[in-house]
Amino acid sequence: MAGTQDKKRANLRDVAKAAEVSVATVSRVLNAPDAVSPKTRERVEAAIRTLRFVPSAAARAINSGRTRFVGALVPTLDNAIFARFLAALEKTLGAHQLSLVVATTETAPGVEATKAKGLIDIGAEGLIVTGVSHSAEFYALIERTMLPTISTSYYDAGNQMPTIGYDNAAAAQIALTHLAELGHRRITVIHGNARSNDRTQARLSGLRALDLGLELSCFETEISLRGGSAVVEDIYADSPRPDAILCLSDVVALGVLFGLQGRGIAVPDDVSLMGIDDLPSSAVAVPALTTVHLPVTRMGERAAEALARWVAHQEVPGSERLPASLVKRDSTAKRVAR
Amino acid sequence: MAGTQDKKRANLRDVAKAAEVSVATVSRVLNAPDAVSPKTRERVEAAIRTLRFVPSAAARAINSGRTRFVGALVPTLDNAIFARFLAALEKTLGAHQLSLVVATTETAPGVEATKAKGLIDIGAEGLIVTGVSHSAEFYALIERTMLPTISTSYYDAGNQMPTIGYDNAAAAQIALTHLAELGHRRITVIHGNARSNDRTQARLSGLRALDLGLELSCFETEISLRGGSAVVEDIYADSPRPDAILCLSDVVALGVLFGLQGRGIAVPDDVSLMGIDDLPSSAVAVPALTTVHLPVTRMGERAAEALARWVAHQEVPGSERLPASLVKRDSTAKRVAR
DNA sequence: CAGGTTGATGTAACTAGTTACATGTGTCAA
DNA sequence: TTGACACATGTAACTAGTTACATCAACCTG
Repeated sequence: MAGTQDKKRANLRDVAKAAEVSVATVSRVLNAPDAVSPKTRERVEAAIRTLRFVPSAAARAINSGRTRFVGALVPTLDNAIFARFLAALEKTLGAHQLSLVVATTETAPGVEATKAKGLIDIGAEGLIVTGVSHSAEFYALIERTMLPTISTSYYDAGNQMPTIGYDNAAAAQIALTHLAELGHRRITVIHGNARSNDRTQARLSGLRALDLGLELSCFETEISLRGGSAVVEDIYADSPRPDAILCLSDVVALGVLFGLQGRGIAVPDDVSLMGIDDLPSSAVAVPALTTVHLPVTRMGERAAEALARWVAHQEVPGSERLPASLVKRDSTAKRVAR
Repeated sequence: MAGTQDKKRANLRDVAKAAEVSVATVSRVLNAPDAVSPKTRERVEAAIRTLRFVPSAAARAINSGRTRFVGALVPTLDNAIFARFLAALEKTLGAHQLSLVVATTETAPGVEATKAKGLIDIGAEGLIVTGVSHSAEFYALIERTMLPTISTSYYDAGNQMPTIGYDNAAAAQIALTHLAELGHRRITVIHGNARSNDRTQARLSGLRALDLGLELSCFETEISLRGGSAVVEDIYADSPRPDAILCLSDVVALGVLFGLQGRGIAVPDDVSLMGIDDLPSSAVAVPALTTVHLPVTRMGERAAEALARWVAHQEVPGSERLPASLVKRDSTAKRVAR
């Protein structure tokens, strides 16, 4: 049965003794089997099997200086956008023989530095973080350890660490412009907490910077289906009613869609609805959600590539801006006089 | 700037030399600061700062024998059910000072053993896997390395490794019984690929084992919103039409709901619809989906607890069965003669 | 003032691998 | 027969920490 050791784990020396060879030979059997004669190799392999020898990752790491894993800090796993990003990260890192340690920050400001410290303590060779605003402790930690760290989900060429992401302000503007072009004037914007979230902040200031003569009103809610569904009541408690609802993330938009359906409000006939993110659910919803596609899979791949090269060859990557684009589907329509 | 080393990383000896103390003293400053006199400590801390010394995780691990992380192998991150499970795992492991390395198996049979090997190679102290059917290579690997490993999502007391999960057959039966009690006779079952998925297999055999005089027909589709949405066409190409549709997972059920909405088929008036999982989206959908609650958050917590105790105190856990329960919502209703 | 205790620090031997270099053997050509 | 070379293997010194034990000074007690 697993977990029940006879004594303690066998090491290289034990194997060498059992096979009556030197430690170097055992090491060679492990790393360069061709350099060992077949009969010696067989003898060593037999000893490895009988002693249930498993090489120590720590001992290997101490010599190579490489632990072969990096860490990712994301706000949550409950939003599919991060799950998709991590899936792409994990896959691409795997191609570079790197594993991924996942840590969630739960949007609480203090925990990011703590979790980052934890990742460094266990030997992460690099870090992927979300956004560009972090605590002073976090920056001090990265500065002190000089750990390769890439910011994602936020493109900002002037940032002190490389950023691989999209222009959040521009993404929000794409959405708002689309709604304006459809003739909508009174637009309700639904967003998550902006204080703890620089992406939300950037999107909101993108909207404010755009002068299209629109009448914007903002509502804050939890970034979740439930949050989107619940905020509908607030929107319609308010008057006048909006021509269109713009959610700064797709989960919320889908929640709003459900909330509207529950009240018998038709999309897009009574109100246009759109999100930002382009989750798989958005394409399948009825009506299919118009949204702004954020290339999170691409972002995961690019961030993984860049970090892999950084930790392996000390090539510090530059920032990279990934394009966001309008995905016109069925939840937005031209405004008709009502 | 991070990543640009002057020479190479300073080590304990370098710090000791710079602070004119012994290596033991530096080690004490790191691990038991109170055992060092304030003025010596300060001198050492100054040296640590100027040399930008960061202790090597590998060297620490080689002594303690602990790497402080475990691995989790899940089929995918794209299904919220696994994302939620991992979130709970990560959180609870964190309370035990353990980090989580995530690897996805993409349901391909060969990759599980390969990824498990990778996790062991980098030093994972334990493993969390999904389901109880694994390749021979995988079992051989676990057997050989004696790595603490817990199976989840599938309760089976007779399994060779501890299982922490629910009774999949019983969960499916809860769903089918509910539909039967509502008077539905012709029931369409939607499931994912059963060959590569023992949970699906168990659920299907649970359904077959239940003799309620029902007329079951099965459709296989991809486990995703898209898969659920797409299969609706197949269901209604077939005649006769079903009284109820039972999806063996909630993502698929939500997809089917969208598919039905797209065809103008009313739930639950024209057809009852239910799923298994109880995702957050199911409670918010319109109509809210009747489903069978699977306690994945609880499962993550229990699995993390058990694995943490196993790796820290060699306490091999027993299997644990978590209860699945019916969540009656609005997508199922009594059958009326049509 | 001897003897015991406490506190701070150092020495060196551990942990478990990798690897540069040395050594020994066998084959082949001159 | 000897030198050259390849191939297999061993020795010991690395990697970077932790820690048992030794040492030494300062203080307190009888």
